[in-house]
Amino acid sequence: MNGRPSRKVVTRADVARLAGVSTAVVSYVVNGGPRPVASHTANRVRDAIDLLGYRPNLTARALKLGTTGVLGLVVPDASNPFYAELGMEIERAASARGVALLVASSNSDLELESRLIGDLAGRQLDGLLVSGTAGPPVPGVGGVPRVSTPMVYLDSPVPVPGYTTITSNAQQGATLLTHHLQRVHGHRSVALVMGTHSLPWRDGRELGWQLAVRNRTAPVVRVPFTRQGGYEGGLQLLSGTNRPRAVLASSDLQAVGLLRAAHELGIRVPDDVAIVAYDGTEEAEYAWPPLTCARQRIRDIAEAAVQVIVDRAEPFHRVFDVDLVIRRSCGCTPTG
Amino acid sequence: MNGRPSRKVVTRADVARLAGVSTAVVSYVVNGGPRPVASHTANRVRDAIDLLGYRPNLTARALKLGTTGVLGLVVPDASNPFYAELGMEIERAASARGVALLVASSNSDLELESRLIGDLAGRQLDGLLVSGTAGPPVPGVGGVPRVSTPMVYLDSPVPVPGYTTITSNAQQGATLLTHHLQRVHGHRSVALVMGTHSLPWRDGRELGWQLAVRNRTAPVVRVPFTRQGGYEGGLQLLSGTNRPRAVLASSDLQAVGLLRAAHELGIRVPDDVAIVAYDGTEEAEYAWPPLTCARQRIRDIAEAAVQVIVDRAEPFHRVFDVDLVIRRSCGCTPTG
DNA sequence: CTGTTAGCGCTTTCAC
DNA sequence: GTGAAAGCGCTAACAG
Repeated sequence: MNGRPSRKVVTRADVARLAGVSTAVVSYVVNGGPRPVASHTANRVRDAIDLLGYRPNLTARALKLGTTGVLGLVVPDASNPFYAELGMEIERAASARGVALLVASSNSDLELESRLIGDLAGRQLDGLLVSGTAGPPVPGVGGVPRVSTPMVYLDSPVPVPGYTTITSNAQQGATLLTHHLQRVHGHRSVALVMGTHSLPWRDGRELGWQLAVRNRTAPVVRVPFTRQGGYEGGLQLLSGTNRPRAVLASSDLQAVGLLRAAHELGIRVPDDVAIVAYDGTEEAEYAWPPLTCARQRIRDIAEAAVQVIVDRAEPFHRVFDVDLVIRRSCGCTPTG
Repeated sequence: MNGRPSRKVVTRADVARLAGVSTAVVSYVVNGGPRPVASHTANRVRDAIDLLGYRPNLTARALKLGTTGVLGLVVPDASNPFYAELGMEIERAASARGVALLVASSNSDLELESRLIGDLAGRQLDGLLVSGTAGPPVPGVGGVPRVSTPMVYLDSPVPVPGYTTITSNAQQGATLLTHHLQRVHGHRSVALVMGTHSLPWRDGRELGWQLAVRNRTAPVVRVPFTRQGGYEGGLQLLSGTNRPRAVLASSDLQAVGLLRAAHELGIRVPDDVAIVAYDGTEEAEYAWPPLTCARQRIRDIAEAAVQVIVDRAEPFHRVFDVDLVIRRSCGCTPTG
């Protein structure tokens, strides 16, 4: 009395026997090839399949074919709404092509990340999409196991030879946001709440912001990419004596924390401080006030990542522009 | 020049050859059994493995063993923060036991849900955890394919013979929340923003609320389980002439939408309306004002679900209590 | 302690 | 149009 098979599982041989054909023929009808089958024979086979409730064993198929129809996704934090949305779009894109998605969280832990890559590679996945915690984990470099699975790096602004790299134009986004604050709302100084990480390059968001603020001095606070991080950064930034009148958060999550800090301190947004954020998840739309942000084209990224694996395309490097979406947290009053 | 294998992939036979042993011995050292191996032989084998960069083919292993070490999770909407958190906890629990997690979204579509169950079952997963869109999709019933994979139903308040069913005590949660509004804050009437779905039973949240409000009349509005749904429900509920002074939302997402509606209408929370919600995701904690809610024990649920599969335990039915977490949206002023 | 080997369920070449 | 059979990489009897 449990959920496991009562009668033993039916195999292709059972179907063949019942239909009075060879196992090869069953294969031909299941896969629609590679050899033709007389239609009445095919019907007998289909009847047998239905009758027995036969389902092909994809493991065996994968062993034979050397391809599993499964993609792996490794992200630093699957509960982060940005990665949740990304994961969902990837799953959608994969599913549309008949491939399944296996997910794993590295918890921003480099060692775990390496271990996951090794583990997943052993599962003969058709490809691995990874958003590395400290840049692209290249096989054979720095403790990352040598694996031969095709990989695509989801957050690498720099190309990696032999691999596909996809990223959003973070610098453009930060510049767009900062310029909006400066030119539309006349802010002279724009503070930055920046995430902490250990990327081997200058974060595009920071760069974009820096380019926009030029050499005007402006406060920067560095906190984790979490709501709590943003909250603490916000407390720090907003409770000082000369508090900024505008701030750019490097992620939605941080902006949400920032907003909470402002509210608790009785600081009005956008009247007292304008806040804008990079990412553009749905959560930002429903924050109060709704956040003006630079939105990543998540669906396009997902689509491109899945496609390069499924179509076995040549590796490429692609950076997607982001879209400025104006809401109220910057001081604008969009209609609707 | 691409990410795929340049030198062909190394198999157990290569290792055996290099180490000068049989393939069986390689198996013994890789798996630590079932037969003992002389330590110097084992070392030779390990050296060969390292040298060649050998990784066991888990597909072949799965075919032989009849077990893949992969769990499947199907949820209605993977980008819903509740399911995102649940997925993450399930992945954590699974990962701790060396099993991987495959995810799929049914988009609340019954037909797709059935298809996914069939597809995933064909992949020989060790188990399937499903949060059904319209109750537990029992194999062989109502278009759900007959599969023999063990399943656990993640949102079934009713037991299903032969399967494990796990759920949160939604009724208790709703009652707790409603009583809090009534007894602590003295609200005579508590409105309900209820999600729309097609469960074959009375939703526990609605039931718990109903029990608590007794036969006092109170407005109910039914909208989708989304931020937008909550927003629209909120507009409807709060812009009328005699607007409720207290409302219970059946999910965090809806409460967040509700909050936005209140803010837009210039209605103060909790001064003008108290709002409480069922779910307890992190997003609720960072809403403004922070939402008082009934929190599901997501980690316990995840742990239990994974364990019953991995340990091949007998099916059971288990309902987890929820925890009342008091924040400010109800009118309380918790310290800290 | 180590080696030989059958076979997991499937695909596909090759023969008929 | 159909069937026989090899073999994907691995495990675990069983034999030495």
